[in-house]
Amino acid sequence: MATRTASSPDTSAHLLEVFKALANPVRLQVLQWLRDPEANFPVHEGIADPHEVGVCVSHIQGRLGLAQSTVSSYMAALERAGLVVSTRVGKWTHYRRDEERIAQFTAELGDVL
Amino acid sequence: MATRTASSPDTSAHLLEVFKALANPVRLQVLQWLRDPEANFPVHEGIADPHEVGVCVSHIQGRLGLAQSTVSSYMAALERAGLVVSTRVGKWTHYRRDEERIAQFTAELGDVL
DNA sequence: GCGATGAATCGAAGAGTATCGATATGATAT
DNA sequence: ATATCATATCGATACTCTTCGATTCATCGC
Repeated sequence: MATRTASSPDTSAHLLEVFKALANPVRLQVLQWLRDPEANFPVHEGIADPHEVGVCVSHIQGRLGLAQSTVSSYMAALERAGLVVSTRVGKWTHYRRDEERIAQFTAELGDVL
Repeated sequence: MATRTASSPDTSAHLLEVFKALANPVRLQVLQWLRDPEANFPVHEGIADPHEVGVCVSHIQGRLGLAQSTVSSYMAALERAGLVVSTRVGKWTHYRRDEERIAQFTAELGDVL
């Protein structure tokens, strides 16, 4: 008999943080865009390797059409939830998805849902 | 080359509604409890088949220790998100997980995350 | 060091959510 | 029809979230 046990407090806290981050249409949209950066954003030439650092936040902001401060706090929320990683290269901050953490979230979700 | 396309508006709306429903610790807890009703709730004898209708909301409320109205609105949110189904048997309302819709959510999530 | 640029942080206002108690609605027994 | 019980809905309050513009912090070029 396989009794299903409740998830640990850490797991639930992580799940909650991710749910909260994604329970906003804009942040969900950004994470989707970041699945295919080349298709959704211009390449930021000569600044950094896009495969390594991802997309410049100014491009994300441009595409969203929201205030710079809003986009900054949104990306911070995604990063706090472990869904993206930020890399600063000079004045430029880039964000890419953290596929490992996303896979971890998916695994945790399978244990809980 | 497999280009990843954006999800449809209906899919995103559904995902959002689920994220919002689960972005609350109490509702997440209830959904986890409902994975294994027998382990988490007393059987409501002679009212209905628990495998068919699930758990009586009064038991959910008793275990949560929240106001009746709060629990009622929470279960409504879970149902609106398609995660549970309610069945009224006389005066008693029962909730069970909607495993099909949950599986659909998981599939959609895999397409989007 | 200064000025310009990029991004994080702050503060504020309006909208949304969590939660309660009160009330309305629905079901049942008499 | 009436009283009781179960639950949905309503209204209110406190808290959180969304979003903006202003400000501060970090980086760069001169």
